[in-house]
Amino acid sequence: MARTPSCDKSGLRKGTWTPEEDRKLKAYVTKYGCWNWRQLPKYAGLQRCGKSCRLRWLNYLRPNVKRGNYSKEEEETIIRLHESLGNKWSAIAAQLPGRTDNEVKNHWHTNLKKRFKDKTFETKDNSQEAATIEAHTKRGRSKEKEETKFNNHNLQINPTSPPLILESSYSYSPAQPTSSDQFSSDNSKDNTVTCDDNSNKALFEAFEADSGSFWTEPFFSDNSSINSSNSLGSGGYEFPEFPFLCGEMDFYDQLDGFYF
DNA sequence: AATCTCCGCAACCGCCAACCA
DNA sequence: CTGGTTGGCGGTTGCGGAGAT
Repeated sequence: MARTPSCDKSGLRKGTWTPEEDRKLKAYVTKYGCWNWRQLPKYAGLQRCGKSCRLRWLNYLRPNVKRGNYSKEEEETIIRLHESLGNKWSAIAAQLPGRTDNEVKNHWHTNLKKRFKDKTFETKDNSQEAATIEAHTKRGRSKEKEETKFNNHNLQINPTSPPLILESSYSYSPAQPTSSDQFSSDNSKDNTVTCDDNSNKALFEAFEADSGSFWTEPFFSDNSSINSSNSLGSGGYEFPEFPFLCGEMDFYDQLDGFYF
C-alpha cells in the first residue's frame, strides 16, 4: 500500500510515514501552524523534506479530511466537474468538503474514469469527444495548456454545469465555511493562522484524542525558552525556541487565534 | 498452499507561478 | 528586471493487499 521507508542521499527519510512521524507533524502544525514548510521539518524534529510534510498534512493529517466512502452525490460532482474543468483536481476537490485533490484524483483514476468513459459512449454517441477526453487523460503535463483550452471550451458549452465558485482547497472562507475549508494551512505568506471556532475545537479535540501524550512529549527537550503556560498546555511542556516572530502578530497572538 | 496478477492509493517527482529581495 | 525561494499542482510510481489461478 505504501512505500517502504528509505533515505535519500541527503539523509532525509522517504516512503511511508510512521505513526511517530505523523504524531510529530500533527502536533507541530497544530501547535504552530505551517509557517514555512521548508523549515518546518527541522523544527518539528522530522527527517523529511518540506514537501513531504506538506503533502502528508494536507492529504492525511489535516482535520476533517474524509477518507474513502464516496457518496453517489460526490461521485456525480466529480464527474460533472471533471467534465467541465478537466484534470483540475484541486478545483474539483474544493467543491467537495473534506476531500483532497490527491484523493479525488486517485478516485477518478481507479473508479470513475472507466465509468465516465462508458457513460460517455453510451449516452452521448460522441466518440470523438470521448476520445479527446481519453487522450487528454493520457497526455502528460506538457499538454496542460492545451487541456485547459479544451476544458475552458467545454465549460462554456456545457449548460448543465452550475456556476462554479472556485477557491483554494484549503483557504478559509468565513462567508461559506465548509468542513474542508475551515482550516487554513496556507499562512506562510501572511504569517497568520486562521481557523474558525468550531474547527479549532474539533481540531484540538481530534488531536487530543489520538495523540494524548503530546503535551508531555516535547519536540525538543533542550534550549526551551518558552514554557507552556498557555491555557492548553500542561505544566512542564517545553517548546523549542520559536524561530519565527512574525509581522504584526507574535506567536502567542497566533496561538490565541488558533485555538479559541 | 503457493504463486501470480491486478488494483488501490500513499507518496514522490518535476514543473510552474507567485513572491520577495 | 532578475534570480532565488517557496508553495501548489498534476502526473506518475511502486508497494502491498486482495482475488484469481
